[in-house]
Amino acid sequence: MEPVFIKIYDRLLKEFGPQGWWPGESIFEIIIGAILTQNTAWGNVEKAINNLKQHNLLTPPELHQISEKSLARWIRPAGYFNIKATRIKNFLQFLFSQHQGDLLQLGELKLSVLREKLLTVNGIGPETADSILLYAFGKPIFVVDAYTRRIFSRHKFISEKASYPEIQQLFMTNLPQDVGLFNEFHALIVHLGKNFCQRKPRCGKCPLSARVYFRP
DNA sequence: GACCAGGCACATC
DNA sequence: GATGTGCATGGT
Repeated sequence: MEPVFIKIYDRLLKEFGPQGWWPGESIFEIIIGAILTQNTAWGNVEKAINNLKQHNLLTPPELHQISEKSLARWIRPAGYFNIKATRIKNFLQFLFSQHQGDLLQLGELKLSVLREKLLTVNGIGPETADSILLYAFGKPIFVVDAYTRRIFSRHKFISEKASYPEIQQLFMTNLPQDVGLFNEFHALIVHLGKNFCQRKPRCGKCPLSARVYFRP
């Protein structure tokens, strides 16, 4: 177990503080947010979720009820609204046909089983599945996103085109299997990515810019 | 106006 | 298995 991963985590936590993720109040809201935020700025996702909330649509039965077309209208601000409406509908179809629309029942499944099931839904890929597992259901899995790849490849821990499972394994074998830590670490990585490690990096004030964390 | 954002599926080679 | 493309709004 490489202690450098814990050191980076500690450094980020000290610098930015707890992030309080996921920004959602229910299991269902987190799942919908996870789909809506695919390649999309979170601010736009919030607008879409607020639309659903204000019309009391943010529950499995309500969203299952309405047409895909009207769902697409409500989530318009989140972008890719047609494809995302289809994806949300795909998830609901799965939830109701296989689990009676019961999210708590779904959450009782074992991590590996639930992950495989989520990945069968068209529109739920590895990152969305892992976000749902970790943040909606509290399962110990590490979420890899574009920021994770960018930050840790710039710091020479991985190659720019390392695969998702490769990166995930790197973190999971070098960290304690702790839901709280996985939760906070990913959130801190996103915060770091948004503020310092964009495509045009602002490395000057990045708390990791001191090379002490770099691999030789 | 260009560039970017907390991916994914699908086509093609 | 690797690479390219469509999906779309809203902020900088």
